[in-house]
Amino acid sequence: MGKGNHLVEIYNSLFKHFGPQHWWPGETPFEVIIGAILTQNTSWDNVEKAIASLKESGRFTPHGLYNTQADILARLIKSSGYFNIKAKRLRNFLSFLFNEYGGDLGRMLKEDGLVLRHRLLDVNGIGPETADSILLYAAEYPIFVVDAYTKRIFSRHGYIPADATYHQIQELFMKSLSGDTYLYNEYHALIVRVGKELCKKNPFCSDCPIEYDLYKPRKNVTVNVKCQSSKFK
DNA sequence: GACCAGGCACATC
DNA sequence: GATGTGCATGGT
Repeated sequence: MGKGNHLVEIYNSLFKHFGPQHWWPGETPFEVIIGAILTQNTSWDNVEKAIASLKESGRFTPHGLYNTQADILARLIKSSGYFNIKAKRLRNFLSFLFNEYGGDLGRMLKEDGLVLRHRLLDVNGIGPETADSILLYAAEYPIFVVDAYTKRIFSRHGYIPADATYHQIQELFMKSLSGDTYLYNEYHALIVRVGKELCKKNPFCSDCPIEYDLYKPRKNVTVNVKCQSSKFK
């Protein structure tokens, strides 16, 4: 990027269109982390139901969930889908939290950001997006979260190649933007918003806030870019 | 009934 | 290293 900096311009357009998103949609760092694991390839609506069910069970604390058997946990999070594997993933995270930080979330979140990232990636069931969501939205460490919407929307608009890796996309955004927690927070939230809401209502984005590029700027070119269907990667 | 949703690990070539 | 597949619910 560099000249003109399209990623900044797009952020400004999205922010102007949608306003601040006040993310993550969770009340505490603990809720952010649980939600980040449960929302893997799953709609947030289904995750909310699972979190409500965990809260109702009276076990929605690090200790509470740590002491809950996998099969019980699976039943509680049923609505979030993949419940057996996600129950294990939650338990893997909780074991990590108790083994490495004595179950103290505050201690874990004070860990150096990049050190914590590496350690989270060693937990089976936590990949780059989940780790980065935890860092950005629970630890407030300035790192850009890349998700399916980011890749789909920005590749279809021509800003990144279709086969770009997580790391390549993250690097592009972080090189183009100042390393600011608030900016990374809002940007990711706005991408989810435009992907979920606007592209769904109007898949061919003639009025999309994101300008079409295809690696070099083309002004006054009308292009229809279908953003929603995942059939077109 | 098909398609989709804020991934990830693992098998196989 | 690239590609394919299982995991599963609930909404449209």
